[in-house]
Amino acid sequence: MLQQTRVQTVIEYYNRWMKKWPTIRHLSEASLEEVNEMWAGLGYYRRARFLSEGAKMIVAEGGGFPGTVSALRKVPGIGNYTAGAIASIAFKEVVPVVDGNVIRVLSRQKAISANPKDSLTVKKFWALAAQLVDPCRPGDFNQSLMELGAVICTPLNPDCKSCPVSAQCRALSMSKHDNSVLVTDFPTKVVKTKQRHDISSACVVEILETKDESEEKQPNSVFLLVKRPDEGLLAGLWEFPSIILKEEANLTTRRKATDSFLKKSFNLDPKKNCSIVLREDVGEFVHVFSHIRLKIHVELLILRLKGGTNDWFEKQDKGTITWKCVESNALSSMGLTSGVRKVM
DNA sequence: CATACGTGGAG
DNA sequence: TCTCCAAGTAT
Repeated sequence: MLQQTRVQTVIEYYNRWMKKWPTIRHLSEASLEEVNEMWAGLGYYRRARFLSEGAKMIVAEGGGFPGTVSALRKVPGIGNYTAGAIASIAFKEVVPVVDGNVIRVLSRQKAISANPKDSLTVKKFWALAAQLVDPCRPGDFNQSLMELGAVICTPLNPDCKSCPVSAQCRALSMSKHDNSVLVTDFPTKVVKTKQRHDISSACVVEILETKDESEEKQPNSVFLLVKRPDEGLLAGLWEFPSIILKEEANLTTRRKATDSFLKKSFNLDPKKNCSIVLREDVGEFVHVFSHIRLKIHVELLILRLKGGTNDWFEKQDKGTITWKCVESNALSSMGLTSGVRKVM
């Protein structure tokens, strides 16, 4: 959970998670569907899948929890950093860790101006950290180094006055002798690939159900959710029916595209089997992923089925698309991605 | 080796 | 509003 994610963000998820699955065996018995649900909102959802797969692997092999870096590295989702962290902190193996904090601290300490993403440079950081790690308390040492980066040797305004190792910091020393050098010049900035700009149209489809024993009650309603493909962005997660537009489009054009999608995928056709109770253009917002800037147009579409829900359910093509209908209160309590929650 | 892969807090 | 980046990993 902590990979690329702040502790503050993780805490709530961690506590809920550990309550639901107190042991690795419990987790190994959970479905990916449940795991995704519990992870929803945390991001980088492959981590959840790997965690699930990792738990299954460890339980299946029956050898207990892997206790060395080399054994840990075989578990999906555990890379160099996590293996080093677990091995040193939990099992006192004398191995280093290199995360974003460590890279920042070491690149300043040694005034390393090479691209910190470059694989040769990364190796250098690992070698440096390995050389430094305290053989008596590797876990404490590693956490100290990361904490130094998190609290004092911070990205923007490092507190060099409070730094316990400022005396040996090459970046600080350089900055004192050369006005053109700043401690924050290290690590050097990496040019990142620019975000793709996508445009989509999401349609919140609410289907009114008329009860047979109609006792003047409010009709129940359900919302249509679609499961995303098992690979790629937000893999296997639920969302409101949505389509990616090739270019910016006006409401009429968007509705045409949405209608076609709803007809093809769900056999929802106002000309045949349903009537539109309400259709409203809700507005738009921008949702930002790590590598995509997605503008989402949102519509609310309230329908009433002519033949009743059961008829419609049975006529669905179960093969092409995975979908489900959920009631309003189930919807608000279910795990949804951040973007889907904004749409809602 | 470069890129895909979320989300949110801080300045 | 924009930039930066967080206890990274897999492909």
